[in-house]
Amino acid sequence: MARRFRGSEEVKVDAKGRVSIPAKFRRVFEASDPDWQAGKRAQLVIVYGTRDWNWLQLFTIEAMEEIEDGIARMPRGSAARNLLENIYQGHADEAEIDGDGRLVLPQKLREKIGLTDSAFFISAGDSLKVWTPEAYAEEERALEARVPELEPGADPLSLLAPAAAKDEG
Amino acid sequence: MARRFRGSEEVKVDAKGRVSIPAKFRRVFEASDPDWQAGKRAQLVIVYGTRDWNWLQLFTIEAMEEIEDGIARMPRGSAARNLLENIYQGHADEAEIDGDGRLVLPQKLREKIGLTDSAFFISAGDSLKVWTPEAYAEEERALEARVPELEPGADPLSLLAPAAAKDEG
DNA sequence: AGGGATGCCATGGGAATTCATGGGACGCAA
DNA sequence: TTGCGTCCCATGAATTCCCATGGCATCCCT
Repeated sequence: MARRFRGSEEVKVDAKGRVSIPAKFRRVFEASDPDWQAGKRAQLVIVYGTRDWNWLQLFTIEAMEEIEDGIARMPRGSAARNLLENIYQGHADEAEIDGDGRLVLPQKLREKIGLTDSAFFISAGDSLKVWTPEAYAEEERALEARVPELEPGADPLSLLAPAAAKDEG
Repeated sequence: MARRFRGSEEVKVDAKGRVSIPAKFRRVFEASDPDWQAGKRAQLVIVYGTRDWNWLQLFTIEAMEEIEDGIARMPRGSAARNLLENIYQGHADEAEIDGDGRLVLPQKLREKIGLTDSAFFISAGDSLKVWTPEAYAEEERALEARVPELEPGADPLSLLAPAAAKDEG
């Protein structure tokens, strides 16, 4: 089964903060949880990050282990390591997908990103980001604005070229 | 059950100095107290450290045993050993979580870190740090300021890359 | 090819339980 | 006797558990 997320999805958030994890994403969480087996609940980690994050980031167990290993290889006490520990360990929660395929987002986290009745999931490699649909629409506009060299209508893959073509004969 | 803390939480401090230990942290203290069993009170150690600490650090019993073993392996009488003993044994108290899931912070300790009506808990591996919310906000700003190479809006995980990305296949 | 039967999926809701928090009463010590 | 710490009880809110439903896609049998 795939170990990476692909695609995006919008789902309802009910009064209890439950969000149904779209099946295609759920499979990835299951496949990337070393302890998971059919019938059991897949574990995952919700990173809520520092005060300016207006999204949540859901990591598979394996992805989080990689991050933790990476952090562990950094010099103990270094500023960068402390910062990463602060985010990925200090501002993260363990969670699991319930028997109905849903994830319960605690009220605190819903409030942090302003989540009320709908949530937008979008793949980000080995993690899944959760936004309010409005916040994501905004983010998408901002994303484009951050790359002014891409003319409207141009093929985004043109951005790949400068990096790859250089050394070729 | 998990042996390591993850996440952060803000709780009320009442007039008697009681702070509710958030359930997810309480479980770690229970799991890491060799003598604990359902219904009993989990033991822990409060390290308040030297004069300049403006936080308290709560250690599980197991974590504290590891520290003590480490200290015991150091040359008796060495300056480093004396320093560690001073902090982790000389400036530490034993404590327990009461029947309602709360920890009572003695007035002395509350005063030391300026705790009045709210406390901020944040995970630090196998210990939990306790700050005033204000002091922690300050600390977090300082953490970020120490990593100027991280552009606002950049993925913090990019800090991991320099160490790991180059030789990867 | 039709037509149900089956099963997964997203969603909803009630009841039970846990959680964070507040308060009264008692005892001990300065 | 005034404050500080401990024990026990109370309560509203948040969270978990369990069960229910309608939609949609798939499978299988005829």
